[in-house]
Amino acid sequence: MIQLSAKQIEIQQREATILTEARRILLERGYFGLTMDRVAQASDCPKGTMYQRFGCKEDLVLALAAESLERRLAMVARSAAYAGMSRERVVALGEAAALFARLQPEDLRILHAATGPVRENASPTRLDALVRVERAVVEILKGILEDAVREGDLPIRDTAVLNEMAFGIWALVDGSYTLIESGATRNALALSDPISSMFQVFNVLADGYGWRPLYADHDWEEVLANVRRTVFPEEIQRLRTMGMPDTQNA
Amino acid sequence: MIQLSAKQIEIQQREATILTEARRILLERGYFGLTMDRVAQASDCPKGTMYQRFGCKEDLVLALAAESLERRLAMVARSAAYAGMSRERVVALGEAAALFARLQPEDLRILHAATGPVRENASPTRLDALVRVERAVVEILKGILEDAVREGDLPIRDTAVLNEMAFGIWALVDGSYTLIESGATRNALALSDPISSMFQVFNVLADGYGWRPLYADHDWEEVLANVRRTVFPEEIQRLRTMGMPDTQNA
DNA sequence: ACCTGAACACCGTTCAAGT
DNA sequence: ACCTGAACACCGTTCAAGT
Repeated sequence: MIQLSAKQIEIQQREATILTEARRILLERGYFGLTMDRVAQASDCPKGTMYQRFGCKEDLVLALAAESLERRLAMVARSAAYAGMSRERVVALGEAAALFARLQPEDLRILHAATGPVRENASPTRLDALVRVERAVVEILKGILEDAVREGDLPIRDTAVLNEMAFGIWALVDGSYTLIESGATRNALALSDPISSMFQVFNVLADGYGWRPLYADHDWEEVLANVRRTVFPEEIQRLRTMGMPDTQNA
Repeated sequence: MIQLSAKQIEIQQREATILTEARRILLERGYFGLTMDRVAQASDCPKGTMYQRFGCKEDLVLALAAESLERRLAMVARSAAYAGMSRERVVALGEAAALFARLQPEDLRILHAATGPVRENASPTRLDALVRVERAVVEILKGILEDAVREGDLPIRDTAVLNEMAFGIWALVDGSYTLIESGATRNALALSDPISSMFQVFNVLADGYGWRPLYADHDWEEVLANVRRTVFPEEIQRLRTMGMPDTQNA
């Protein structure tokens, strides 16, 4: 760690306060209820000073999204440490994303707010920072796919096809969350548990690519239980405390 | 057709002008360059009158998106008429979406603009109108899946699983377009042709569900050529005129 | 040189005045 | 009763004045 001057620490604390307050306001009053004035007042920061850190409203929202994405990345990274076969590890990764969605719905809302034309007005630097975190998640996924090939469980030789597969999985997950967020799963389709549906579709896809062990040849319920016990005991506890069911998936 | 009074026609024409101008401004100057003032002036419509038709800026944008989506629906609906096996028809549907993306990139941009927090401020009525068109596209997809089961080409009995499959395909397509739009396919992954990647992933998924004829058992290039010749001759011609390659996919 | 909040520009929305 | 555009409220952004 680099030693920071008292002033630098104060600046950093001020930035943290701005982000905390902005997050609260965004969640309480929605995107259109989030105003720079309100944030400035709530975080006791002069507007001029705020604009030194966040060049525009959109930059502020993207910074919030980067924080949320960072939290998701942290959970996904933890899941990658699960000791098991490659396809088991991808189940762990999926469970990380699912737990994130259930434990941190507010973060999902923040991520949604940083979507669409909002990005048009953001500074390239901010946008890049956000994209970099997004990429980190995909890198972990790609790492698992590469491991799968190396360990002889995934019969794909061509790197291009492997990239394609990573793209497909990512698109499936991203699209699923978008459809869930938009309420399409409740309206157009009649899905009781879309997250679990997403897992099912993923399993068909993984089987299609011949990723061993195949869905029918393995006790995935047990894998999931193991992942939960060893990687996410705290999160599962929190889920129970919140009075939410902890079954589903697999 | 119901007979419209001269006044009603005038109102409808005025609305059409507003939408045309709004579309032009949105495409030329981006979401933040689109202002109600500019639209009013360009379409020679008093602001007060404009607000009678479109309650807020977001309603206007959603109306534009509904138009774009309607155009996509029209192409998809045409594809559904392709006479062939169910899995051939879904290829036709996919080609409709792909042609739309290539011939109407501006419509894709409009659809993107109607995404994210923008929807927060829209009126429920407008939002509902948009969602209804979205649903119509999925209904066509679901129809093909049901045909596939009925014709004995898709071994799925459970309606819930069929819904799941429709959800998976929709999520895959939606997610793919989102990732392409965000530039993630160029940055995080190195895909030369994401749309074709999406098709490949779809084929693996369809194979995974045992949808016959399987990918390896059929000449899909020929099916695609047929679809283009019989359903989209004009569009292919336009693609050639624009000097774009017309291969890919399958 | 850095900070700041009052002032500015602009934009979405409304409503009082007009027909 | 309907139309309208001037006026309003508000919000993002800046910069002149202050320290």
